Amino acid sequence: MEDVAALAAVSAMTVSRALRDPTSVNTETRHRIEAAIDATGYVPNRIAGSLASRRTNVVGLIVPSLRNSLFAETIQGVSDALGAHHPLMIADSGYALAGEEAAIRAFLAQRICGIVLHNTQHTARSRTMLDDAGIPCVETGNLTEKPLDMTVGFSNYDAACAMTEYLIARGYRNIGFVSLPIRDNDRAAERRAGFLAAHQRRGLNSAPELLLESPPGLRSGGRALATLIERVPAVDAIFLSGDVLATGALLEANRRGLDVPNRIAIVGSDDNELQEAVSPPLTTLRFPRYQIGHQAAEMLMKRLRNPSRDIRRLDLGYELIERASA
Amino acid sequence: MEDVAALAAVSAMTVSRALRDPTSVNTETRHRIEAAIDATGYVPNRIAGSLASRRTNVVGLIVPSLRNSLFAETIQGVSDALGAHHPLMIADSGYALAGEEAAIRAFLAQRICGIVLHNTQHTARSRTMLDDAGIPCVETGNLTEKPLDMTVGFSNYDAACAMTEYLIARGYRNIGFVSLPIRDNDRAAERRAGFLAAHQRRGLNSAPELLLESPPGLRSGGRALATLIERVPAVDAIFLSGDVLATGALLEANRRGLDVPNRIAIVGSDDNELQEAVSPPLTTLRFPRYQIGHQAAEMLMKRLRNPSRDIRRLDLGYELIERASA
DNA sequence: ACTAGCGATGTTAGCGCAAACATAGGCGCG
DNA sequence: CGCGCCTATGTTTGCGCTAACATCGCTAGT
Repeated sequence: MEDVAALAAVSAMTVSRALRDPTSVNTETRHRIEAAIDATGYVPNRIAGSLASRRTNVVGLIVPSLRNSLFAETIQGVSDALGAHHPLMIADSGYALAGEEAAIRAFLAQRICGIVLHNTQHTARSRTMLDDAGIPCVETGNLTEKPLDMTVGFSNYDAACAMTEYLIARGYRNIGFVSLPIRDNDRAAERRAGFLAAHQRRGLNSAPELLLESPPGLRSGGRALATLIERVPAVDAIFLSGDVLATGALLEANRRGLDVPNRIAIVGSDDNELQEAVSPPLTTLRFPRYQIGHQAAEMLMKRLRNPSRDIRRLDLGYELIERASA
Repeated sequence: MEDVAALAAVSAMTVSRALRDPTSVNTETRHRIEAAIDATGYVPNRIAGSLASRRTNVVGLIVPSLRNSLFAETIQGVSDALGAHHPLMIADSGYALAGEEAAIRAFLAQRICGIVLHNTQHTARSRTMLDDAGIPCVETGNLTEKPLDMTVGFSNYDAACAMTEYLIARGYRNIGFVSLPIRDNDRAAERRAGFLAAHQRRGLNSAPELLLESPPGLRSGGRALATLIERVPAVDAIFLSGDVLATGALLEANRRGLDVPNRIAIVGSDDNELQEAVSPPLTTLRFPRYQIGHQAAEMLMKRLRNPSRDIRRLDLGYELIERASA
């Protein structure tokens, strides 16, 4: 920066100012500085700047897994909203609270200015660290009642409840429910709770053997269908609430020659092009994953500009997409 | 850190050392320091550490898009290999060289210690900046002959050539080729070049109207099939070399009642569970995307430990998966 | 004309750590 | 027994920038 300053015949301070707030220096001076920056190929050192100003523009994001295309949508939303001014650090928790804690610790050491979490469950230490850090935090995976700070998204409970009631209303009575493993996964837990609540609300019982946890994946969905049919032959509908499980189940049903939806209805969540393209097209839940990421980043940046705690909870809802599979 | 040092009755320097290299301090002292850290809830400031040592552990990664599950595999590979010691900054170029340049500039301002690029095309300024920065760089999207620094992956050219020759060997003569838009996408360009080279090698011509560029997506693949059949009714095979295009084309063929592979063969790339699950299962290319990310990060870290330029180019190859669609 | 006030720039100090060098005590060895 | 050497720790300095304050014309109001 000294070189640039010398070349532009100003002090380093003026260069620093021109970089941070171009309107704060004389137009002509600014042009000289810009020319000098170009000539020297100077790249500002944000590390030094951050240390001096005691803040960074870096935002941290922790998702359960980086491979999962669901989270990819949210990541893209966050990245787009942040723009070039806020670099993004990403880590995955590996679906484990301990993994999340490690990532939070690493992020805080980097003095991130804000954080987005896909979880609403955290270790006690995670909570303490975030609290002590005093940085804005947005939880996005599930619209929780008591967020650490802010939350944006949809209620997995409500969504699962709505889909279950839809099935009940259409006359299905032996409904299987398949979710991803519930351990350390509040979203899956909430969905199962919603599924059970819908039964209770309608005065129905859901047999425990109709509840299943299944790892992610297309084949896994097929196996889940097989398991449920074997376990409860009378099962007349299955709600597979994660990833591509429903598509896998539908393909398996087709392979077995089971009439969907007359022998067995299949419904899913996380709508995508594929669920519409298969035959029959899947009735499913659609979540605004990209928007959730986008809004999460917006809320973070708004808070950084103005520390007043205005919006704390933003419900972006869900849609129930009716197609032919139920 | 002063607080921790006071509590442990040592100097700040000893605390700093205990954090960076626990073996360099007395075991008992270390335990006192660890206890003091626990008691105070001290979180080291890596920003200050980076400024003082003039290096960070942060690795930068730029992919064309964050939503795309192909890149997600690579991202996970990079993240897993880096581990907790190397935070990861991610940006997307939006499939544009200018976007990549902006991301590189932002990363360099953050003084990243190494960078992974999914591109092998770059703006002149990008090259200059990376060169001046003097940090290790791994290009992963396409195994290029002249990497900026290091490269790992597979040859899109070879892979596309192999698949095309496979089709030719099986007697197909009017082969359509569909790729993602080629502008600013060297991977797609290389694949088309490989497709054409295979024809030339066998002394065949490929009609220009059999070449198509198509945006990503399942529906887009379906439209590509429709376009090619309308344009060249004699088309007897289509090689769709991107994303889920091939699956989309197969579903569209099924909808139209076209016999695959007898009326028309369909082959793809980037194998996934779905391509195996559809009917008929797709013949396709499989790329080691996770391994590419993993190795890229490994190469970066190896270089950081030992600046000798050993491995510059690592070919992880590809597989041609024969199934029933051709 | 005098001064308050403002825009543009400069000066000083320090952010929280780590590199480099300094120091102190213990040990073996001729 | 004195020397060198090694281990464990401390002191000094500065990384490259920015916050806070200082300075210096210049304009406008009375």
